[in-house]
Amino acid sequence: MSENTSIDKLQQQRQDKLEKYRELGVDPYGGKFEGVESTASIVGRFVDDQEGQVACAAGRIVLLRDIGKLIFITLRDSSGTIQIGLSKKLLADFWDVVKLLELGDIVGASGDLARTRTGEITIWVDKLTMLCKSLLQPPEKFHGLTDVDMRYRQRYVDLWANPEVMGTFQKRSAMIATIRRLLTDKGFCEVETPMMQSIAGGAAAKPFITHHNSLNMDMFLRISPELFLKRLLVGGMEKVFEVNRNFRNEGLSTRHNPEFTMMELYQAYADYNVMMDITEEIFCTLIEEHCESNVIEFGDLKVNYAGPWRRAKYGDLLKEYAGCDIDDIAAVRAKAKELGINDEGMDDAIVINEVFEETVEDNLIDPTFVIDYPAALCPLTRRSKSDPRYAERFELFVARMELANAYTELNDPAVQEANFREQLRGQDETMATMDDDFVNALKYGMPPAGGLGIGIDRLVMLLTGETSIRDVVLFPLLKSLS
RNA sequence: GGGAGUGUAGCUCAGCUGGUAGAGCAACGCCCUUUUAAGGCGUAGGUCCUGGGUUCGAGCCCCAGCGCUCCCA
Repeated sequence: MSENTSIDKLQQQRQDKLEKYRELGVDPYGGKFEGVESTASIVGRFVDDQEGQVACAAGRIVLLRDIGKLIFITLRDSSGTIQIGLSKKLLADFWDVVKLLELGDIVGASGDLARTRTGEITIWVDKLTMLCKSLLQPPEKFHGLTDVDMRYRQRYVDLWANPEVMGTFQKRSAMIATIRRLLTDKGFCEVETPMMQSIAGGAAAKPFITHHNSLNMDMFLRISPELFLKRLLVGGMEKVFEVNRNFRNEGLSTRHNPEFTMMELYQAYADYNVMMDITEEIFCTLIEEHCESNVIEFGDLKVNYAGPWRRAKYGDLLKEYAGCDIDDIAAVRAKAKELGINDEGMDDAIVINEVFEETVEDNLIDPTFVIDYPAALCPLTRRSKSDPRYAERFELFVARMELANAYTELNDPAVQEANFREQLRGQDETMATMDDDFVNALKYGMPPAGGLGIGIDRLVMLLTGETSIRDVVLFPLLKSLS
């Protein structure tokens, strides 16, 4: 980094203060500090006009008002803020130390609780503990840190400089906890399956490649846990789920981060209808526990989550929005041309899907289960018994985004093997590997099952109203600075 | 990959038609015992993203590059 004299100056002043603490016999980096109560809890339990209330808080100094012999400090922890009052009268012996405090430092404070003249609940500190000297200037106190790139690169600043950011990630954590609890209560077993795989299967996406040195073997970061979770069905686990990262080697956007969190679950003896019920139950529980209303704004959209959600056939939606019959391939191809899609050499199913994406998806605002996909689009899905041209699959769309994907799992090894071969045709060689072991597992016998995947990042986006995935991922992928 | 926007003090931002670089916050010094983005007086702080070009003169205009944001593929 290039030398900048003003940075050096501001940092040097703070460094000098740190030395000053040491001269005064105070450890500027503190240590164990017991008895801390969250600021939210302190503020919540305060009772007016009652003597003898005491409190102990710890946090970062985010505002400081020095009135001379009296200093008011706003202390922030992960739950909120509280004001502490430091008076020379109470802290006479310590006043030299107190006067050194500045924005960004982390302190512990205990003392009597009381309101000030202006009504602010305040800890009148009789014991102040230096916990950590901050050597860098915090961002501007009123606007916070607004430079988007810097917010992501220095999330450790963003989280306290912009308290709503802390709130979003606390919500994310709580929502995932709710999902775990709900599924565990239903008898699902949480498992972890390989993130490093020698065959990247279970989805159609480009994988990241890495290398194992001592085995001298290239490996893939997984694009999906699906094939391993289904092996567990074969193994006899009837209800399993996993919440973990998938990695897809594709571009970045406000809806895509190359590593993203997926919840996948599999339930033996169920089908995609059961998966729809579970999906709706998960959403409704989350909204009930973590949201104020079941109508939630997302950008300029208002999404109504009140159930029951619409379950619409793929072909019916195509008819509704594209105006053509899914079985009339000539009409679909005509529509494709009208939309400017170059359909030459494209398989029928791909053309149909292109038209679907162009015409239907933008209309799916309120939660909609799109069901019964053309079978050719779904190599891992069981065909519909009543009409084998279609697969028992649904995708959930909310606010024009694909949120969940589920199907009645295919458990016929012969069909699976044939589908794999079909899928491998025309793919580039990095991915064109047959998962023989998975077919082998199916030959032992996998119970009929329903499977479901929900994109957790997008779910959190929707339920917190954040329209960029980077605002719900703590450390989104960024270009390196060098 | 294409389009639009953007890059100025530690942070948030102004900067006119091209004429010596500005404010608020933060910092530093002084005053202040009930403040609320505390207040008052004073001081200091700049590779105007980078590299070329036009010009007597460029933060501003032109070209190229880099970073970031948004939209599209």
